[in-house]
Amino acid sequence: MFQIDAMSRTPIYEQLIEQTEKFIMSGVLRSGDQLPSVRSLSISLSVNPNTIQKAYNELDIKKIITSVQGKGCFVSPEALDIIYKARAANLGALKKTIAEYALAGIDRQSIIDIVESAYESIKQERNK
Amino acid sequence: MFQIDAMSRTPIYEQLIEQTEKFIMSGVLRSGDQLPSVRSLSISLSVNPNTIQKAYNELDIKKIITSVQGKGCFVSPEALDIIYKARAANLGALKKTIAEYALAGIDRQSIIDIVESAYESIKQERNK
Amino acid sequence: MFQIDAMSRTPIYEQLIEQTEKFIMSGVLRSGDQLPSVRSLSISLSVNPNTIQKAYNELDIKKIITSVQGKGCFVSPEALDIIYKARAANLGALKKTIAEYALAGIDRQSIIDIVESAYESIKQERNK
Amino acid sequence: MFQIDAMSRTPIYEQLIEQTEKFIMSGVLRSGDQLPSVRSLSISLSVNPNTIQKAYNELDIKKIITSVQGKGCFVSPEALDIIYKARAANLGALKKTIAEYALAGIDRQSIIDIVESAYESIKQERNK
DNA sequence: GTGGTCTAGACCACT
DNA sequence: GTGGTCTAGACCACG
Repeated sequence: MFQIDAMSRTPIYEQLIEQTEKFIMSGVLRSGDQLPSVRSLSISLSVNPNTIQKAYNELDIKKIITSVQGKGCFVSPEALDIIYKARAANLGALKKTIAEYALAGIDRQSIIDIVESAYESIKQERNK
Repeated sequence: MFQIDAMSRTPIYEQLIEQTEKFIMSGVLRSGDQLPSVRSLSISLSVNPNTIQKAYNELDIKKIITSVQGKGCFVSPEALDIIYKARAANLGALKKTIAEYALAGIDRQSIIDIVESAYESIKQERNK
Repeated sequence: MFQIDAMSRTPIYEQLIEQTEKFIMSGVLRSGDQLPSVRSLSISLSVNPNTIQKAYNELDIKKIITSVQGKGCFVSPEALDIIYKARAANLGALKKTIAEYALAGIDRQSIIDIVESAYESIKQERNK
Repeated sequence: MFQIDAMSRTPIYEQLIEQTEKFIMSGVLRSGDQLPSVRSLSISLSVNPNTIQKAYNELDIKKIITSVQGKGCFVSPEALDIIYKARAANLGALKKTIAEYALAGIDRQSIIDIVESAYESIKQERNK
C-alpha cells in the first residue's frame, strides 16, 4: 500500500504523512480504519520503526489519526474534514505558485488547460 | 534591492536565487548587468559571505550568471531563456499540485478564479 | 453500568477504576455490594479479561474493593473513606493546576464561575 | 534554566515543552529570544539530543517557537497568544476536574480558598 | 556552530 | 501483539 522513495529529498516520514492523507482523501482509508502497525510497516518498507512512529505521531497531532496504546492507530472521524480545511486554507500558496509561472511567461490559457486536465484526471480516477 | 527573511524556512541562499531570477524575469536585471559583489551583499544583508557565494555558485551552475575572476558576476546572455525553459519544463509539477487541490474537494471554478487573479496581479505589477 | 471509550487515550483499566470510584462516591455502589465478575464484564464491554483484572487488582491494592477467592469482588467497608481521603490529600495538585490557568491570564472570576457551575451540576445530578 | 525530573512519569520532552511555555508566560522568555541549542541543552541536562529535538519540534508545530536551520530556535511572535488561547479553550477540562473534587465531598469553600491562594501566589511571584 | 533526519536497539505501558 | 519514550551515534543541509 505505502510506497516510499528513499532517494527523494522529502523526508520519509513526510512521504508517509502525504500518502496517508491521500489515501484518506481518495477513500482508500476511511474513518475508523486501522492503519498498519508501526512494526509491520517498518518491516514491509524496510524503514526504521522510529521513522514510522514519527509520521504517525504527526498525523496524531494533526488529529487525522488517533493512536491508542496496545491497540493500534485508526483514522479519526474528523480526518477528512481536517484535511479538506487545511487545503482550503492554503489556497494563497497556490496563487503564489501560479503567479511565478505567470511571471515566467507561461500564458494564461496554458495554465487553465492544465487546471482542466488535472480535474479531468481526478474524475477518471474516481470512475475506476 | 535584495530582501531576505532570516526567519523563513526556505534557506537564505534559495531566497537569493529566487529573487535574482525574478529580477531577471521582470527586467530589473538584464543580460550583462553586474550583480552586487559577494562582500557588499554580505554586508548590506548582514548575511554570511559563504551563503551569498553558495547562491551565486548555483546560479553560475545553471548558467544564469557567469562569474569572472577578479571582475564580478554578470547576468548571462542566455539567462532569460534558461529561466523560462526551466519553468515551462516544470508544468507537470503544477498539474500535480492542482490535482491535489482538486482531490481535496476545492472546486474547478475556485482554482480558475485564482489563476485569473494571479495574472491580474502580475499585470498590475508590470504597469507600475 | 460501566462504559468504556476504547478510543480514549486514558487506559481502559484506569477508566474502569475511575468509574468504580465514581459509582461508590455517588452511592450507586455501596459497601458490601458485589462487582460484576471479570469474565462477565469482559464480555459485556468486549474488553480483554486481563484489562479488567488489572483494574480490579489496583482497586484491591487501594483497599477500595476486596476480592474473595471463588466468590467475587466486593466494595470494601472503608471504600468511601479511602476515596475521600485520597482526594482531600490531592488538593495540592488542584492548586497547581489552577495556578497554571492563572499564569495563562485566565482571570480569578472566570475560575470561580467554573467552580460554582461545577457544584451546580453535581447538585442537579444528585437530585435526579 | 530548564530542570527535568528523570523519574517523573511525564516524558522528558513534555516537561521541556511545559517549562518552555511557562518561561514564555512568565516573561522569562520573550518573542524573538533564542532558546538554548539542541546540543547545549542536551549536554547541560544530560539528555539525548533527540529528546530535546522532539520537544523543540512539537513547540515548532504549535508555532510557539520557530526553528531555523543553521541559526537556532527562537520564540515566535505569536507565542504568548497561542499559549493563552490554548489554555482558554481548555477551561472545560478544569470544570471536569473540579467536579470530581466536588463529588468527593470537598466543599465549595475549600475549593474557592484554593483558587484565591493560587492567585495570591502568582501575584507574589510577579512582584519579585 | 546550528537544526533535521534516520538507524539500531532498548525498555515501558497497555491489550 | 500494540504504541510511546529514550539513548547512542551517524550523516546531511545551512550559516
